[in-house]
Amino acid sequence: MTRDSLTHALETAETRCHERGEKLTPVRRRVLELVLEADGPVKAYDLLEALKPGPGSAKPPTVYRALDFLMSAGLVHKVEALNAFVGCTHAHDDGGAELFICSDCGTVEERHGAPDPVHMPDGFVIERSVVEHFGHCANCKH
Amino acid sequence: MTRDSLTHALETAETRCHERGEKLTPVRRRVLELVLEADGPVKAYDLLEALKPGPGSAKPPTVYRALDFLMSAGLVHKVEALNAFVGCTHAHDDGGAELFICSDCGTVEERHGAPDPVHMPDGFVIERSVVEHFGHCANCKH
DNA sequence: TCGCGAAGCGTGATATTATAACATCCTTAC
DNA sequence: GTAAGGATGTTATAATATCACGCTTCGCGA
Repeated sequence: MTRDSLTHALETAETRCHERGEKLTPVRRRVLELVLEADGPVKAYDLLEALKPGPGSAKPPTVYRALDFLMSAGLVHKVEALNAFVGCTHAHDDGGAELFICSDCGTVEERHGAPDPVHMPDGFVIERSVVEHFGHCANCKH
Repeated sequence: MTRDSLTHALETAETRCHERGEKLTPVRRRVLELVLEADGPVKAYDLLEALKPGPGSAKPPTVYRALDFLMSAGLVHKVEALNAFVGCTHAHDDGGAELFICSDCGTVEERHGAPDPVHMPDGFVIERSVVEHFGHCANCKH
């Protein structure tokens, strides 16, 4: 992610939070920045390390709280199968995103909206879908 | 799961392992049994507890190794978003299964085969898909 | 039969991921 | 001003998962 698009993404995020009546505080903003800067999924404890260069502050709850907030705002997604997090540049309030994760280079492509279930049980009502495809991207294909 | 269908599932599992040139050892069999008996996703450490009534044995690696084996044999699936495991009564070698998890009663319905991605990135080749739908089943709908 | 190698498992330690519980500070509404 | 709520700091611990090593067992070819 380029410097420019990072700046832009942060501005968008700021706006988004305002619209929701919430605040993108410095900690939250910093965490979002770190997630967006990464070129792939980021682990919570790596974020923790990255936050630490100020002494004292930055314990696990700091990071997890920020991540929870960012997820609820749709600015970050959790990759459940990796216990890791990716930044989200599309704005979307609904729960669904489809992730394509390259096992070679680690990059993640996000597509908005989960695919329709093929064989949904009768009467089932979906609230939230986790859809993660692992494989090889065009660059890494072999 | 009824007693009969449990027995039957274990027999099927046995056969399946044989076909693959692998062994359903007592530990593996016991873990599978525990997973199948449960009416919903089971946590690894709950299995550990359940295995313990023999003194000494049953440390985490025991359970995780058994689960890894059972997953590779397609007999158990991991629910990534819950860090939990469900038994699989369909036989299937491919990686894909679609899970419908009721957030109220905890039951899991499995459907064979992942849905086609809606907007796959150009050139991406999928190896394994994680598809988990959370919501409310017909019984718990409100 | 013997010895070898691979698979399975036991065991202790530890790594990794996540949350609980409570204290403090700051803003905002009244 | 002050009380209430939100955000954060801080300590501790819970929950999930793996590493590393050694022992046993089993199948197999010499």
